Amino acid sequence: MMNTITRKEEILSTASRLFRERGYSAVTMRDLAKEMGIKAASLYNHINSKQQILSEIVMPIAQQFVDGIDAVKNSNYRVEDQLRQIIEQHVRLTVKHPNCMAAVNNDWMHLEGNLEEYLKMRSYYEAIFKQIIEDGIEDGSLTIIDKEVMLFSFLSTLRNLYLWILKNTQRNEDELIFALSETLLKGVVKCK
Amino acid sequence: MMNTITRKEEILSTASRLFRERGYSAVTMRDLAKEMGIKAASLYNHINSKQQILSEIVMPIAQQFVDGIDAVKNSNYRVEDQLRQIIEQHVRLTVKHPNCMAAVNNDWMHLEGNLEEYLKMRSYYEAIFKQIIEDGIEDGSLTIIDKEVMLFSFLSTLRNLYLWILKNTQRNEDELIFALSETLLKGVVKCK
DNA sequence: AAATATAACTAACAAGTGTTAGTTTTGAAA
DNA sequence: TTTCAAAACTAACACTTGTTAGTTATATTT
Repeated sequence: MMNTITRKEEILSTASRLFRERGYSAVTMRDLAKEMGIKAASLYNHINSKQQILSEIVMPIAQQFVDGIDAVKNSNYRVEDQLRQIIEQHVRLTVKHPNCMAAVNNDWMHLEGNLEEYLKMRSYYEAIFKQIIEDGIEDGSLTIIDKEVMLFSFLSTLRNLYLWILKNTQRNEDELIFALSETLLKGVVKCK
Repeated sequence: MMNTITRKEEILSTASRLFRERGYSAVTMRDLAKEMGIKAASLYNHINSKQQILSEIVMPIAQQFVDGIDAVKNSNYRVEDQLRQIIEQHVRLTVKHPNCMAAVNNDWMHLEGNLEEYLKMRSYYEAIFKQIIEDGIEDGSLTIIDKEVMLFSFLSTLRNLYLWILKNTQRNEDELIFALSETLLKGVVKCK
């Protein structure tokens, strides 16, 4: 059971960082190669195309989010705790792959072969999320002004998490999950 | 007092839409020209460089945000209403310039001559926002788990607003301001 | 009708793009 | 020590990039 990092994984990791810093289109194969201390042509011993790099960064993460929200939806927790679990899943995946998350959020439009599949997963994720919110409205545990706005606000915060993670490396993961849950679920002004 | 749209304004408007769809680096001057029904070289009768287009899209909006939050901070409203005003400002500016907002959020790193100035404005905006939150903690009107997380959550939602605006063109501006304020300030779960 | 400013055009540049072909280096297995 | 696959290299390709120079068309003003 070797745990060695392959050269291809190094490429994906370096690429995801550069993609986050400059965006997919602004990163050239020569930039990526220079960052790794080799020539651009050498990259092609490990990968087939620039496109493939993006796909291999974005698609596995997208899949993990879909699997994760399925697990949450199929659990028997109450809605409030399902929402906490969604938040937790976002934090954990983002801490693990902050640069990849940037690509998932900002560079998905440059997917070519996998664009349709990606968009389907994204829609699916949002639909399940919305169902959970509707469950909470039905059982009375959520008191919401506008469920679309709630979904939008949650997703906006969670999708931006990679920025937080990169600025606040020292913070504790569980503390962040707790603080985010409280902030998103309970708001910030004093209850009357 | 003519209200005619100049050719340059058309270029900025078309460019901001393409920048939103594909990102600054993925839009070529030939793309932009084709979208306007002219040749790339003709663009240079109206603008000096691709860089300048980005600057003229991003910088005026950034300035409006700085001016706006200064006005809020210098008003005598209570903190809760200052927060509502910040939300209102974001909604109104984003409804007016949704495509530009995308560039402000996603393409600022491709600013060259104005990058430093932009980053200064961004930091300034966040600092004033943070001060308002601290005012609210001091006078007891905010009960917050983590003020940094609150700031992050608010800004994430507000900076993503352009996506909402583009998907929900029919919705009423004031209704959105109200729903967003309630969601962000009061949270979503029933108060105990 | 002549003159002028605006804004389009064609053609080209130098540099940069992803990628391929063919070759050499490297380092471990035989 | 020889063998051999992995992974680096050089050199080049066909194409695209932002931009410039010089020219023509289009209106508006004189």
